[in-house]
Amino acid sequence: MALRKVEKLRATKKEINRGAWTVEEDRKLAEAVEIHGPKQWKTIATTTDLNRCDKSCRLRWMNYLRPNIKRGSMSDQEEDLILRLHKLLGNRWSLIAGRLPGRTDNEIKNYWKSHLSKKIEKSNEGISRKEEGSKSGEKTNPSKSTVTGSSEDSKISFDLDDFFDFSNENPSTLEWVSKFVDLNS
DNA sequence: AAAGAGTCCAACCGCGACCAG
DNA sequence: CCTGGTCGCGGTTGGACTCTT
Repeated sequence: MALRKVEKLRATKKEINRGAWTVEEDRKLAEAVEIHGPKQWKTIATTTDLNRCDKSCRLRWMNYLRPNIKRGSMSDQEEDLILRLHKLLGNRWSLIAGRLPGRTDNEIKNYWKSHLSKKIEKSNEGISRKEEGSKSGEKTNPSKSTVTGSSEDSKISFDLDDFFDFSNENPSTLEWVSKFVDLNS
């Protein structure tokens, strides 16, 4: 499938290659990264005959060629983790990706937009209907704090106590939480 | 079978942070 | 400090694929 895309896009290239990467380009990039390391993107872009800009090289490496990239659908555990982390961090995709080994920020961002944001919208609708049904007048429990994020998070209001309730979590999942809390404090 | 709508994903763009000189 | 170069991040777009009518 990618190949058809590639052929079409290749036809329009001029000095700077744009569009999908070919297998050959991937190979060259991987070689260059091996030589220069995954930091010297300017060097990699200029010393190879890829005719790609440094950003493009970096992106390709980070999102596709990097070792240990996990492909395929998200597990329930990963999905749950993303939800929690997004509530905590907002649209800090790279930070969220850092907590999900093998997943890229781009992948998580895409997954969020196509799956999770809708899920949340639906569940929020459900909640607001419920609240309307049970009458709006009552105040929320003042002992419970809620957090509201920016931009699209502004739609998301959540309960901190629920968020930090890891009673059902297995120990390995909890490891990062404690580290994270340490870091933040 | 065809057309239109919706979904998914790779890639690009613009901006800000960081750092060396 | 200031400036220019480089890198990383988040938002957005484009196009192929899939589903629905």
